[in-house]
Formats: sequence, structure tokens, C-alpha cells
Amino acid sequence: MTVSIEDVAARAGVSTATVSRALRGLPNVSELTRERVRDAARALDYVVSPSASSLATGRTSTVGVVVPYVGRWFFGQVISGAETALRQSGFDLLLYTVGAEESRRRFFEELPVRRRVDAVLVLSLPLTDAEVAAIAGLRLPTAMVGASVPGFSSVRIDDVGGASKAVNHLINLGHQRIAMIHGAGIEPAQFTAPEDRRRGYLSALASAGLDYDSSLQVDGGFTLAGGERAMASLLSSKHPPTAVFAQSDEMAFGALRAIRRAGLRCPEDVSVVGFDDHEMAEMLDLTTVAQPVTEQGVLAVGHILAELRGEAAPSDDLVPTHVVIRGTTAPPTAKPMRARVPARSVARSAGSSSAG
Amino acid sequence: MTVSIEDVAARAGVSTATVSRALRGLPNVSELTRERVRDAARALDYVVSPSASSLATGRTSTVGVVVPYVGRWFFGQVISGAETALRQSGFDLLLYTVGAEESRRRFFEELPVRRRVDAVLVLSLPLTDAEVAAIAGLRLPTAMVGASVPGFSSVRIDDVGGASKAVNHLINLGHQRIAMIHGAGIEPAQFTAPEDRRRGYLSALASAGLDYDSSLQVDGGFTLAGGERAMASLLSSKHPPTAVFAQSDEMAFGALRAIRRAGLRCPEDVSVVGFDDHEMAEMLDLTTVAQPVTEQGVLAVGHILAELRGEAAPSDDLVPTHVVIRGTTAPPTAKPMRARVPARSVARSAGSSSAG
DNA sequence: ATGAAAGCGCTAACAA
DNA sequence: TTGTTAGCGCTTTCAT
Repeated sequence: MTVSIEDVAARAGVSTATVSRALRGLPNVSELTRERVRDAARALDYVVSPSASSLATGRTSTVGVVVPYVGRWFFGQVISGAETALRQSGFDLLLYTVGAEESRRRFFEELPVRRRVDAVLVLSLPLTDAEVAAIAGLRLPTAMVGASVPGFSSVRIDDVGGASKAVNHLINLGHQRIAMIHGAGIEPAQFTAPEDRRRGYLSALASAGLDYDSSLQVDGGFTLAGGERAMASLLSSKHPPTAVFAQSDEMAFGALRAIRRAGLRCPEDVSVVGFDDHEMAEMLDLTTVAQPVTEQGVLAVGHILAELRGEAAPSDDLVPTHVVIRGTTAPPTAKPMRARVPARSVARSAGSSSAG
Repeated sequence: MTVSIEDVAARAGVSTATVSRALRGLPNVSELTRERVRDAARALDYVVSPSASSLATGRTSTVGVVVPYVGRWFFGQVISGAETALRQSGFDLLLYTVGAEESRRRFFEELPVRRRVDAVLVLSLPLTDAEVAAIAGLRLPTAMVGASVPGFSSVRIDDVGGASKAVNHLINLGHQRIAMIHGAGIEPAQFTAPEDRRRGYLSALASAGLDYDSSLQVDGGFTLAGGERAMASLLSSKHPPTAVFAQSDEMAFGALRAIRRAGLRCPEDVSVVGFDDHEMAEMLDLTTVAQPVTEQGVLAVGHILAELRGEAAPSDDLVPTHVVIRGTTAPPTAKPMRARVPARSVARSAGSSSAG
């Protein structure tokens, strides 16, 4: 029924060891023999049994990918990148979605990856200490995307740089009162994005010599509804901003809605820039900070493969971001909505401020 | 280093055969012995080696899931459903994304699932005849979601019913001139959604005694841009519809944009209903046809597990849909609709040609 | 109810 | 360069 290595060996007139060597491209096999073996294998439609091979080598040629949720553009892209890179190196991808509380608990409790994978990839999942300990206990090469944990390789975006690029874009347009809708530190400690993006925001303001006004920082909780509320409160303040930097596109979407509902227009009355380049950002014509996504999966895989080969110790990657300029940002207008006299006549130059 | 079944056997004072039986819950093991074995296993932190087990049984306890693309809400949900169901039955999920032409070709050429999985799940991937033949050649239980192929189990939504429910909703609101933006048959034959949804549309019109007007059927190519063009052309016709049924939410989004750009309003001037309940539908307040998504993954898994147990032959499921009423549908207004001049068409800034 | 032993299909020393 | 052989860790007859 199933053709085994013995069948191939018999047909090629060699031993099974030779077949194994020949098919895996090991040296010390004459080209003639290798051809013979290949022909036999092809003729018999032979496929190596991964279980047998794993059992013999102790390797599984499989990487476990742990992800909170699959159906979001971002994760999909990262997974695609990872899969391509893995497949290229002959690895399979075992998927674990642990978004639901229950499944997450079970995953870290039972660790179903044990004995099943050679390495682990954790995507955008800030881990608790106990969870980190569980993963560490596996003693497998592990890489994380979107979070950094000592001892594991990691791939993250440059949140600080991205945020300051976004804010610089607004500054270059001539804005001076620039608010920020942030997501407060609701998540575990490793989720450094809110803090990093805040730092980027502050440093951009500082290096432009702009005042820092704490009343211009509002919490949007990283949700659309939160962003809407935050924007509404900003608009109703006595001295509203002319531009807003939202720490996520979702919050920016909410902000757009709030602006519309307040009877104002974007970008004529208020400019908005988001962060993420969410799938819908293009559709809603949102200026935002984009990150290379697929690449992060590829990089993470690079890390674990290197570790697997014993070539490298855990290391961190910080990937750059760039501002995608769309229709929600424009120079401030000298409208009565603003109480202060705007400093005008800064060249529009949308393209020039694009950070590559 | 790694603890094996022998270690457990030694510690429990039984044979390896007994350990195997005890741990797998087989009968013919005294409760006392079973407890002893369980304790030993727990104490040693024993985990069965899947490779060894696979090699011995010929089963992999793994299911291959083939999907064109991971990062879309729909696929994510289906995968989640499938994974939960699989995990519950002790199966792992091996992921294959074949969206890219290249990866798709390689998948069906090399069939990397051979010897690796016990069954295959194909999600929303209309297969060519050659691809069907390749999968069939695996001789593995196979289920498809979103397409039906003779010989394989399948799970699909009731496209005909869904479409007619959507159109009935419009009819119940009082609409009489109801257009349809469809996606023509660009895909392989198995992609029956366009045709089925058209049938639902027609049957709803027919049973309401409404006239059928072929000029009210426009192609939107299943894209946002196409939907926008289609809607624009409908609006510019001499006798525009008061309501539109779009065969997909994406096309509906485009339609909404066209309406806005024409200076009209939805639902005051035109009602729009979509199909899919896309992630963004709620955000854009789109009335649409929703389908149970996670459930389709669960059902598909049910099929293959049943086949795996030899309990069932391939069979088909048709899952129901329901209309989600939101803000884009309303009764037609009495006053004749006329397009106003778009006030802001010039004000739009560069880089916004997302509708390309 | 339990044990002994023969594989499952491959890889990796070790020999030749 | 190639062959021999001993595992890898489990399951499954077949005995007992």
C-alpha cells in the first residue's frame, strides 16, 4: 500500500541508508547512485514518512505558531510571511489560536506543542510571567513578534520613531496644537506600544519647540468607541486641537466619526493621523503610520531557524515604519474654531514629509 | 533527558503496553493500575511522543487546513471554529496558505500534506479540476467550506435564501425598483455564489410580483471599486433604483461611497443591503446578510471526523443566513431623487485614489 | 487484566 | 562511497 524506503532501496538496488542519504542531499553519495535513487523514488511516488523521520532524528520540522486571533489583516500577513519562510526551509506550521480565555489557559497549561515542534513563534501576545515561564520551560527556540521578553528573540516595530514621524508630519503641515488619543496601559507590561508611541509624540513636539499640554492627551482605550469618545471630549474643550495623533487606526476611525458627528470636517477642521495602516485605513482615506508586516513574520522565522542551527543566540529586531499620507491630514485653516492666531504659510508639501 | 513510556512503566511497576492502554483510556485496565500509571506519568511529566505514536498507528492526529489567505475576518473565524473542534478531538491543525499563485501551484504539485495529515479541510478555495484530482488522489477524508465538489463533504451557506431574504427586506420596506450589483462569473465553476445570489434576488422579485428589469443588474466584480462604479452607473441612469442589493459587503461599501459622492444620502435617497456581514459592516452601519461563520468550521470538522471514524460518507451542509438590519435601509421616500452637485469633490486631497 | 515481543519507517553510528 | 545494524518510542497482536 504505502511505499517505504525499503521499496525504493530495492528498486534502486542499494541499501536504505543510501536512499536516505541520497534523497536528503547528503554528501558521500555518488551522483550516479543519487540519480538512480531519485528515479526509483519518483517512479514509486515515494514520500518520506515524517513520523518515522522525526522519531529517528528527534526533530519534527515543525514550528508552532501561537496567535491570539487569525482573522485580522495584521496577523494574517505575519503568518503568511512566517509560513513562506518556514516552508522554504522545509518546516511546517502548526497553528494555535489562543484568543479565547479558555483556549489560552489550556494552551499554557497543557503546552500541546511539547514534543510536536522544534521551535515556537508567539505573535502579538503579551504574556504574563507565568506564561513566559511555561514557554521558557519548553527549552525551545522561541521568537516573539510585537513584544520583547528577555531570553527570547523578538521582532518589533519602532513605535517611538513611528509616532514621532506621524507627529512630525502634522508639524510640517503647520499644526501647533496636536492632541494624542492614546491607549492607556491596560495590558500586561510587555505591551510597550502605548508608552513608546507617547514618547515619540512628546519628542516630536519637543524638538519642534512646541508646548506640551497635558489636556491634549486623552485615553481612547484602543477601541473605536473609545477613540470616538476621546475625540468628542477634545472637540468640546475650550481650546481644541487642530490635529490629532491617534495611537491606533481603530481609535482614529472613532475620531473621524466624532468629527463628523460634531458637524466638523476632516481634514478641513481637524487633521487626523492614525497608526497601523489597518485594512480599512485606505478605504477611509486615513493618513497613518504603516509597518512592514509580512517582513516581521519572515524576520521572526529567521531568528528561530538560526537558533535551531545553533548559529545565533536570541536577538531583537526593531523594524522601521513609514507614514502613509492620505486624505485626513492637511494644513490647519485659519478658521474661527481656533482661539489662537495660527502661524500660517507653511508650505503644504505633502510628499516631502513622507518618511521613507 | 526525555522521559519515555518505559520510564513510566518502570515507575508504575507495569509493562509499557499497560501504560499505553491506561493512558489512552482503553478498557481492560483495572482502575487501580490506571491510577498508578497516571500518577507515574504525572510525576515524571510524561508526554506521549506524537511521532512514535504516529509511526505505530499510521495516524497523525493532524488535519491540514488549506486556505487562500489568513488575514480576513471570515477565514479567521472559520479557522478558529475548526481549530476548536479539532483540538477538542485531540487533533492538531497544520496550516497551508496558498493565496499566492506560486504557493498554490507548489501545494498542489508537491502535496506536502501527504503522510502528514489524516484529513484535509479546504476553505473557500474554488479548485480547478486538476486540483480536485490532486486532492482526491490523497484518498483522505476531505471537506470543503464555501464550495461543493462531488465526492467531498462540504459546508456552504444558503446563498439563494440569503439573497432573497435581503431583497425581501427591501420589498417589505416598500421598495419596488431594486437593483443588484453582482459579481460576474470570473472564478472557477464551483464558485456558485454569484449565480445563487442572483437566483435569490430574482425569486424574491418574482414572488412579490415585481417587474424584472435587466438594466438594474450591474457588475461590480466583487470589489469595492467595482461596486462604486456600478452604483455610479445606476445613479446616472434615467430611471435609478430606490434600493440596491449588493452581492457582497465590499461592493456595498463602494456603493455607499458612490452615493455619497453623488451628493445623495443613504438610506434617505437610496437603500443599500450587502452580503457577508464583513467586519466593517457594523462600523459603516450597513444592513447586510450575515452567515454563521465559526459554525462552518465546526461543521466541516464534524464531517471529516465522522469520515475518519468511518461513520459517514461525504455529505453536504447548507447553513442558513439572516439579515442584519442596520442603518442603510429604510422605506423609499416619496420625493423624486435627484443628484446634487458634490460639494467637496475638489477638496479631496491627493493620495486618496484608493478606489483605483 | 497484564506482559512479551514484533513491528511502524526512518536515521545514524560504525564497518567495510 | 556504500552497507549493516541498532535504535527512536510507541501500539498491537498474541499469550498468559
